[in-house]
Amino acid sequence: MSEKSDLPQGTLDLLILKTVALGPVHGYAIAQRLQQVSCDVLQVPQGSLYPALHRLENRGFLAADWQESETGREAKFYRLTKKGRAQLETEAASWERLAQAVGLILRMSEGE
Amino acid sequence: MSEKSDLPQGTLDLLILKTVALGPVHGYAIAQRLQQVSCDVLQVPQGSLYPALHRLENRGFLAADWQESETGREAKFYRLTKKGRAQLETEAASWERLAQAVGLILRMSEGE
DNA sequence: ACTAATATGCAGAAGCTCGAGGTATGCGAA
DNA sequence: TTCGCATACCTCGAGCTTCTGCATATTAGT
Repeated sequence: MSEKSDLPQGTLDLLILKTVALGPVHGYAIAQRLQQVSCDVLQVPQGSLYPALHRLENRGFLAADWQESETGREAKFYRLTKKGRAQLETEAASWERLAQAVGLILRMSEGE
Repeated sequence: MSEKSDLPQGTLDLLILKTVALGPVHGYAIAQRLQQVSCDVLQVPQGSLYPALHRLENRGFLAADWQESETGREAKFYRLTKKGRAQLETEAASWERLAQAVGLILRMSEGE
């Protein structure tokens, strides 16, 4: 049985922002990218991905336009806005702090 | 403005399980403990804490009984069940994988 | 009396997941 | 060649879980 972890709320936004930050991509490619780079640890179902993209677009973190993809099909390419770049930094910092705190707790023993 | 990060969904369970694993405690103390150990990064409001505790108890990961706390008041002391200990290990491993994957992505650059 | 410690419950919002539906392109088979 | 299926790509809606805030209650210590 595959050990796929559900994404904790909020984490997906961060991952998407980061992926888009590397260059314009369409939604479908984002999911593949994440799955590939994470060695299959992160699996993003479409039902999670697209709502997240629309959310981020509504909030002004992403902008999108239709272009032709590598395969000839029309696809919605997303890119980061200025606001999105700021948001990415905020969320990345937030994640770092959180990860560090949780790490601390997990390694905590009866000592303290 | 305080930089407190909301806990991503699911993370709270893990933190609670870990805290309880170190010895029986009551709910109120768990929140304090987490806040203190994490240098105020993690703040657990009561509205998040108690539902989580009940959840974990219903699922058989925690067991509870009333005892007198240090201050003389009655308090519900939680301890880990066998099932809870297994769950803790599962979730801890899950977190490690997730944290590593996200870390990877955050450090990803145009190179790949 | 007032505050701190400790617990419960509910209402609301946000996010994740599933599943169903829709279009276009390309490829293999009849 | 033409049918059909697979793949790439997007949208929407319902349902569930979880987080959070706020209100409420009890007992202990000052």
